[in-house]
Amino acid sequence: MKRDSRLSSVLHALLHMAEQDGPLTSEALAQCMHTNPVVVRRTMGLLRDVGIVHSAKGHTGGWTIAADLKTVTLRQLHEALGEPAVFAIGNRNETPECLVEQSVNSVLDDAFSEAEALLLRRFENVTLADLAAEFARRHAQWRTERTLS
Amino acid sequence: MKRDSRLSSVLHALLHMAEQDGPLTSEALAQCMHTNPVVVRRTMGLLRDVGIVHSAKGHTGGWTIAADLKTVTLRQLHEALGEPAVFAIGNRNETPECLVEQSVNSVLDDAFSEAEALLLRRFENVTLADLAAEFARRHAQWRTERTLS
DNA sequence: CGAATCGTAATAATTGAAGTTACATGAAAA
DNA sequence: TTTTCATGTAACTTCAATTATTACGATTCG
Ligand code: FES
Ligand code: FES
Repeated sequence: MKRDSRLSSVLHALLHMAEQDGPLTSEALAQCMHTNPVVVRRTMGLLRDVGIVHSAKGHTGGWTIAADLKTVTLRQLHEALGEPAVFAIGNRNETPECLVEQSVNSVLDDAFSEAEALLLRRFENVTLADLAAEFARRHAQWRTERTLS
Repeated sequence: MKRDSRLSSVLHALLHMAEQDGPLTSEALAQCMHTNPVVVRRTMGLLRDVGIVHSAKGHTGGWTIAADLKTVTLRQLHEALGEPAVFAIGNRNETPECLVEQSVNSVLDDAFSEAEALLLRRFENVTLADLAAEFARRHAQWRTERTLS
């Protein structure tokens, strides 16, 4: 399966929007992340549905952030994207009658549930502001390195 | 993406083999798990490569367990299958030059690494014997329920 | 010998994400 | 008001990865 990279995508887009005053068009975002404007609209549309971003049509239209960076967590974004399946590994049959399969599923599900819970807890503890700070840190370091060389 | 269900598959097969004296043919295993004998051979072949099972050709041939149930962990099976990707969610670009993407990747990778580490630790702590015990438990309960009704 | 069984390569089917095309809708600008 | 720019969406295609199938070769036991 192809891996779902929408979370990564929207984070990239949101960072760009955070560093920009006016709205950014789907076209501009698409170009910057080497994809298609329609894909951007589709994905960002899910964030608009929960109020994280705002979109405007026509001249001077585009996408803007509609929430405080400090209050938006990765978990919220994951949910806005429809809580896609986290794991690429799974059970052969989710609702088996057979006791053998039920035993296997039960043991595997336990492990996967724990790991997923941990992941979501981590997601809750990272905000867009944290991400922006991480970017600022890397940007500053990059400037230092460039100056030194 | 289609989810990789081979771990679930081999566990099912191994439980069957554990409850059986003689060898089981690929044909028999395939029929029981509603799949194709070639798929069984391909997958079980990976376990044979690391000595967990043994295969024999010809009349009276088939698959047998070649290790102590108490010593085989889910982690070993996961490794035998080639350590397939655990997550269905990932970064848009694994080796970006852009600092924005690097920041996003870094934050996401941290979270995913932790979750994967937890999952693998869990896998280390579950043996085939544990799984067989879980099956025995369910089987006993099923017999009780059937008797009562 | 000959039937049963695994080993393996090559190919097709399936599944789900991502990309494309096409056109409708709405808003600002000219 | 007309034109232009932008989003909104549906429909379809492409792409990547797993799983299934077909075909045939190699062994082993009866
Ligand atoms: S199919 Fe139920 S036990 Fe194998
Ligand atoms: S920042 Fe968007 S492409 Fe590098």
